[in-house]
Amino acid sequence: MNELEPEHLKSAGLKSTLPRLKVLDLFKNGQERHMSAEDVYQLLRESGDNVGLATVYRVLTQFEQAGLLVRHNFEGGKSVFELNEGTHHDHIVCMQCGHVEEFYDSAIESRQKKIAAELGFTIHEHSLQIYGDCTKTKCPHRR
Amino acid sequence: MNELEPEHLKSAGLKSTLPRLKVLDLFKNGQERHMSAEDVYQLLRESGDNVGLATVYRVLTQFEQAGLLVRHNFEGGKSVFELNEGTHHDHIVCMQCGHVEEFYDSAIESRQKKIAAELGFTIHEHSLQIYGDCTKTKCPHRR
DNA sequence: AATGCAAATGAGAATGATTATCGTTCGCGG
DNA sequence: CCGCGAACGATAATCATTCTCATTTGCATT
Repeated sequence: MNELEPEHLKSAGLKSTLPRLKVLDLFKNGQERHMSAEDVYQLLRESGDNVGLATVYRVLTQFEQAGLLVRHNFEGGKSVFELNEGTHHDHIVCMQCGHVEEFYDSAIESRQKKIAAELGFTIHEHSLQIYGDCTKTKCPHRR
Repeated sequence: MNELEPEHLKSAGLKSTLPRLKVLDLFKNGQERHMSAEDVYQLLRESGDNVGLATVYRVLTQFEQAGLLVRHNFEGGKSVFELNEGTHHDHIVCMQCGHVEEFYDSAIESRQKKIAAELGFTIHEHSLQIYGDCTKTKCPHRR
């Protein structure tokens, strides 16, 4: 169990409050890498911390804007967040069990840049997800 | 103004009803290629057709399952549909004006297949969007 | 062309995710 | 230790979408 790190919040221009530290700690030291607002809310609740759902949503959005987290809009309507570790990557999601794997492919990245340029766009960000079924042997995850 | 085409519905196993014909006509002969359920609802309403919003949602989903339309989940929480013309492509969306352009890149497609295989996934579908700003000269679209 | 029935529709309620409101509490500089 | 504005928690509100159910319609049959 590592200690909390208020300096990360400070440097992001956010004052160091209990809910923010707890959410950040969940992402840094928790077992789940990809979590929705509801996931975070439940996990905090289970560990005895009484944090409001509205606060969870606020904090996640602030962290995203501060660059601490990255938001993903997978299918299913809910946003999923993960720690921003500087290394961009895309996702492949199992439609059976919800398991998520990350990947990065420089060929895809460079093609995207080229395409955007050809079409006269200044690229801001992109979103690439592959949806499929992971092989039965590794599939038994939760949904 | 082309005539409606009930045989498309027949062959899709859907009986030919007024709402379905109107929605299909909007996609085939309308000016917008990419439309949300709300867009379709408003456009039908403006042209004097009284179609319920629930019906629009139902019909869009049925058309998607029948393979007549393709659904896209762009950022912003709402689904957008377009006519399925057999040619797969991805999208680049202007964050300023909402303008959408389509593109297809075989290099990206093949890389995706390879990645899925390496990670042990059977690929079902994928979703790739690039978000950016289109150059000011072409930007003046509606949002 | 009249009849019957299951499928489809439309209006509005219900749902799920997310955001806004507002009175109370907390972090932190003085 | 005080005070103030930022942050919080509970809850109401909003948005997109789905569900419910009474009514209407497509269409095959007399």
